Amino acid sequence: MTTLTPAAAAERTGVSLDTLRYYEREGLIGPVRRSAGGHREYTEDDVFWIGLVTCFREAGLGIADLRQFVAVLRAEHTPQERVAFLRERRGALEERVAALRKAIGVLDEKIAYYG
Amino acid sequence: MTTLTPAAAAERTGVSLDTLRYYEREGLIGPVRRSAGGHREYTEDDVFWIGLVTCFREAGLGIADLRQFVAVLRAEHTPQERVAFLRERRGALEERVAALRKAIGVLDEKIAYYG
DNA sequence: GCTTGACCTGGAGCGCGCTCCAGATTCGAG
DNA sequence: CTCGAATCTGGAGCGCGCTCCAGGTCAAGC
Repeated sequence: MTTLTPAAAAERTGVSLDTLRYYEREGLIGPVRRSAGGHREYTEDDVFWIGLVTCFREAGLGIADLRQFVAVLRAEHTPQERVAFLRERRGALEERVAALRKAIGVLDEKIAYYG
Repeated sequence: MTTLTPAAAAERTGVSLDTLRYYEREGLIGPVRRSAGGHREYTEDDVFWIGLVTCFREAGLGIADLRQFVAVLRAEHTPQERVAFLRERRGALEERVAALRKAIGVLDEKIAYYG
């Protein structure tokens, strides 16, 4: 199975080398497999997972949130627990959307006023 | 005209005293009028403006963004300039909404999977 | 006038999320 | 085998957005 060097993984995901290492230290990704000499070898699965993490980071979730997310999806939890957690997170994101809509509304008012 | 003490303003806006002072130092609000003895006296206009700032902060805008926002709305700018700025900001917020929707979509997938 | 509490200023401290650095090791082309 | 590029680790540093603190001033009830 073909793997990616750290540089290639960074390139593919758009995440810096330092941040990839940071995410791994924080338990958001990996642990990533290592070569005999200790260099990281990223699998496609790793890359996919990094994509998920990036998606949530861009949505404004914090590192601690993501750690929890990883824990819930990986460790032993009943489907009910997972779903409850996911729904709760979903609710938080919807609230953020609402906050954004509100701000956009204010902007629209101002635009209408000057437009 | 009736004014509010710092404590009352904090109460009304839900923003801490320290943060109110911080916002004023950063030029996001005020300058707030002072009593003879140097204590702040918040007007209703101040409170309203603090509400706007809070709205944008909750939408995720940074202090620097808000400072710029204040500058554009207050200083001498043509309506065109203001509208251009406001539209640009609006676009940025819509992008955030899109990022959130994407993350919510991922959550929905997971929920469907476990549900 | 005194006391008590709210408020003032300037500056230090903090948690987050990276980002950068030093010094050592590994990899791979030639 | 050699050499330069890539990677490793541990830890320091940084910008943001507050938050807290010390030491002093102001305001209001008794």
